[in-house]
Amino acid sequence: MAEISIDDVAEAAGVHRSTVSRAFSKPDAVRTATREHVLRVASELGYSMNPLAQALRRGSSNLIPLIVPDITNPFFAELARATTVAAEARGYQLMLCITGGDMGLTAGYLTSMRSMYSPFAVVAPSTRVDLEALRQYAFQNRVVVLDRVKDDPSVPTVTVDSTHGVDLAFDHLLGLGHTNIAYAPGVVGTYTAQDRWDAYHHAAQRHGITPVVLEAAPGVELGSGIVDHWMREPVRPTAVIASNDMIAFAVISELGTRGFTVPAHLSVVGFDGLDLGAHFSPRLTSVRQPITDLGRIAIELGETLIANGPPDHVVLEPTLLIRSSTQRLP
Amino acid sequence: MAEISIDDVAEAAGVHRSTVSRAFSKPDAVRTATREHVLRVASELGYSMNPLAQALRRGSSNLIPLIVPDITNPFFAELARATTVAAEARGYQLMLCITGGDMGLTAGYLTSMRSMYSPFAVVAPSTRVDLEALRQYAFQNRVVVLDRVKDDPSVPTVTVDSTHGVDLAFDHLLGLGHTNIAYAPGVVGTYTAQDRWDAYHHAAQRHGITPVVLEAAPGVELGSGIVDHWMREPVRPTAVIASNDMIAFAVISELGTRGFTVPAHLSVVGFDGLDLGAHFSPRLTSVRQPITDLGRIAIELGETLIANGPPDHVVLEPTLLIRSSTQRLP
DNA sequence: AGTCTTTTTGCAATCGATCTCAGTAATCGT
DNA sequence: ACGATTACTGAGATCGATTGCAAAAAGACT
Repeated sequence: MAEISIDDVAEAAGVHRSTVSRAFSKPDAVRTATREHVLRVASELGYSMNPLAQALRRGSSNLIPLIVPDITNPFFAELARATTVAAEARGYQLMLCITGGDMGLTAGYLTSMRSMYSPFAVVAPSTRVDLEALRQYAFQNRVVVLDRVKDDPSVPTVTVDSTHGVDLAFDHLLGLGHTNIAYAPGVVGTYTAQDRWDAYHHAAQRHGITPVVLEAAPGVELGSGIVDHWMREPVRPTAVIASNDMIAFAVISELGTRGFTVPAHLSVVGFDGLDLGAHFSPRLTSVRQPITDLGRIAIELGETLIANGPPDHVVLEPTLLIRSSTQRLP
Repeated sequence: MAEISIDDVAEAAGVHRSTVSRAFSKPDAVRTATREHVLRVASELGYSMNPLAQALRRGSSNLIPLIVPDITNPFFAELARATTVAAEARGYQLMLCITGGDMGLTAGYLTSMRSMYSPFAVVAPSTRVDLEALRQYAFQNRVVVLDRVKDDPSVPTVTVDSTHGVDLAFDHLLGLGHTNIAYAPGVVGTYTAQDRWDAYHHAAQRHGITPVVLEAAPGVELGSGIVDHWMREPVRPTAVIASNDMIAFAVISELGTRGFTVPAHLSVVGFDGLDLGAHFSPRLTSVRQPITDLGRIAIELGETLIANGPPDHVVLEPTLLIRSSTQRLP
């Protein structure tokens, strides 16, 4: 079953292959009657254009790399889903690139995208090193980043307003009577992580609360490190804002193994609003990032990029998802 | 910055482009001295072959589709990671295809893989409908499936021994003194799901235990449906084996909101052994599937497939991951 | 050194589209 | 109905590689 090519269709329709090409790629450069005839013959033959040949000739493909550090992190998984959906709606095919946080790999993917004629790439960076290095590869004008890139307005970005997110969490906890509210950072390194950290300090200061940052000792597993730190506090915080949902999960899990209960002993607010949180125990209260929008807008920014539009910097607003991991202070 | 092509390298090295091609693609069809010279010139120019042009001419690319129903399901995420790593180690580039369980989409991806000249595809099906339909598309000889395909030995498969897995869970619970052991099926539809279900009944029968299948009423959310069912049992099971980790999570979460504690009120064993389970609350005891091996072997089977090797059917053995969601019956 | 193999290398067609340029057909105005 | 425009269509080069075949170079052998 030999593949049918454009020439087969041309022959069957009694026209030249360039006409077939036009019938598909630039419909109004061909007479309506001809177009319909060609398209009908084509569909009878079950023909569809070969994207590779197209890309080679056009110098532009529909393959767009999605570069994430770790797909098993549910945040990136949800992001991948959202981006895939948005990409497909526009005729792109996503290529999943997992870097494991390795900058060399990221660079490798970025260079290989040239040979794939990718119109642009979407990068969800794991560390700021990645970000700074992006410009090294002269792709800054072909990359959409899901984090802000310091001082480089030339690369389009989509981010979520961390400050607002943290405020949301604060207000919620404050409203519940908490006044000793700690912050549990995860792996730092991205601007996003830094933003949340800063936002926590500002919010604490604004509300006259002494900031308590529950960092894990180096080398020890995040969850237990954070809980260690919490237990050592002279006056234990009654609530904690985690820098992301995975940290919140780890903390709650660790508290459980040590005999503490959430939210009875500690109210926990996550940050991400993963679907998974709805099936955690307890159901996780969290600052919800509009992940679907993140993905969609990333693709849209990519499109304006290839249309030589200006590099935009979209900031999305988070919302608060109140579930069961926080409670009123008795 | 025009891309450098094979002709540029050829000119710079003073040879014909066919020699450059051979230097890269069939190293021993060219004299050693020539090859080294060409390769050196190429690397000085920062040249690398264009995979698209290559694919077009060879009629075979390095793009392999990984078709999963839902990447936000951590099982598929871990699978995607494993498969990506294995694929890349062999020079393939994975394309992530998310079907959302839609058979039409699956078929679409499968047909589009032809035009991408994919050597083979890896499919993690969501329902058995998918499986049966695979052969419709005449790709059965180019697809590796992560589930068995009934009565069709012509498509290579990798699976995990469900029976053994369920036995492991049973033995563990039995050893803990449980005798009223229920089963919580998830969404059924795959052969794997069916296998686990059957395995549960066999194991129950073998140990003289009355099987209790905690199905959710149609239309109600899985977690709460299962717990509803459990609460209605005249004599409540003291342990439950979930058909996968996500179900286990949902059940535990739901139990929590109703005031029950795991493992105090109910011992729960999951099935998958996700990394996430280690950070659940309580840490989830689970039958661990060797996901890394699943991914690797899928790629290997694909390779033997394109080498016209026989379609293999690999069955992997699960192990038991004992954490904290099960406890001895008082 | 001369002839015969065996390697190496070059030539040119080819994979499946796109696109510019030129030629042909259709449309318009009078 | 005829020439001038404008709209379609066809020819053929091209994108960046691969490959069968033929020519040239290198070795082998007498």
